[in-house]
Amino acid sequence: MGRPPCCDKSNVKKGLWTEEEDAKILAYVAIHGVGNWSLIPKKAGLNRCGKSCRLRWTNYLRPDLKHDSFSTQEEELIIECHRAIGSRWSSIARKLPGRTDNDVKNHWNTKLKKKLMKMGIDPVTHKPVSQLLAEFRNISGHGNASFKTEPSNNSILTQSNSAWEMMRNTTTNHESYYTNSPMMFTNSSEYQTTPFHFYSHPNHLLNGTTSSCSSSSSSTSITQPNQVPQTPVTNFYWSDFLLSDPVPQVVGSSATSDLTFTQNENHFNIEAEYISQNIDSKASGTCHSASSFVDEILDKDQEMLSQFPQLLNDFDY
DNA sequence: AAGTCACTCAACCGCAGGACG
DNA sequence: GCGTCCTGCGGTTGAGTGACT
Repeated sequence: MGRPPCCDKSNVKKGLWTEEEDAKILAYVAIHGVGNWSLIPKKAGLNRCGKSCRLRWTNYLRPDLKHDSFSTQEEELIIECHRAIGSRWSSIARKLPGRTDNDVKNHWNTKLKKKLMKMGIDPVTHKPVSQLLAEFRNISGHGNASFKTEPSNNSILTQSNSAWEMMRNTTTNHESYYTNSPMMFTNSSEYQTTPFHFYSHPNHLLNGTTSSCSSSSSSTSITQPNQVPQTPVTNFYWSDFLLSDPVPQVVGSSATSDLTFTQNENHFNIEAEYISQNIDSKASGTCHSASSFVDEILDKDQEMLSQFPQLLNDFDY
């Protein structure tokens, strides 16, 4: 016997929230604070699932949330955190005041992942795609085999699934993908420098993207209607929905905008420390004794291309 | 102008874990 | 230890919107 549903799904409203519904939640939380979300819909006069109310509050209505577009510094931090701990969005979001896990996750999926792909960096492993392909060749023992078929299930590419999917899905025109991935497929000076800035100088990552990357990002962020909260055209305010029902105030919550949100800081501090250690070690070159991380990858790429001059011709998806 | 495509992001879903009786 | 409830989390979906043809 499975768990009963949290509410009667057939009788609750779903979909986008109206300003009136938002106002009711704001009014309720202003008086009683957050807590026991399963009771809030009834007490606030909402025909919504409690879970939905909590999500609306957490992701949109909380007074400490930012609603503007992500800054370059925030994007860099997201990428670095993702490289260190993967898709643990809530942990990453805690490093970004005013951002929610949903914000971070959406931004990653819609913007940052594509930026990395265009730079020839696998967004799951954060390794250069060319390096992944080389590792795949080593693991599969197909040093001279061409990629006529998909990698086997135990290959590195299918483990991450990203590099392979990237080449299959990000563009329907293979040529355009190759030309957009200077790390792998061109001999230009850009190949030597641009993509690897990430590894040595994370702060330069997003400033140093190609024009196509930055333009697509900046242009969309300007035109996105949801990025900046639109001034509501409304005839009422949330305070109009303040309830007189004297429900006991939730312990530990405040009735004003300075509500606090307890978090498991210890756990994340460990993660943050791990991240900073990684950054520090990279910056100081302690990961690699003789040369920098960047140099090592560059060397590996050059080595691979020299060993497999037919690499470009071998791909046929 | 109309239709189609691509993108964004708010919201939903299912699962896991913690608290509590 | 067990069952229930609540909350948090990550993955996914789909409505809305702008760009393109």
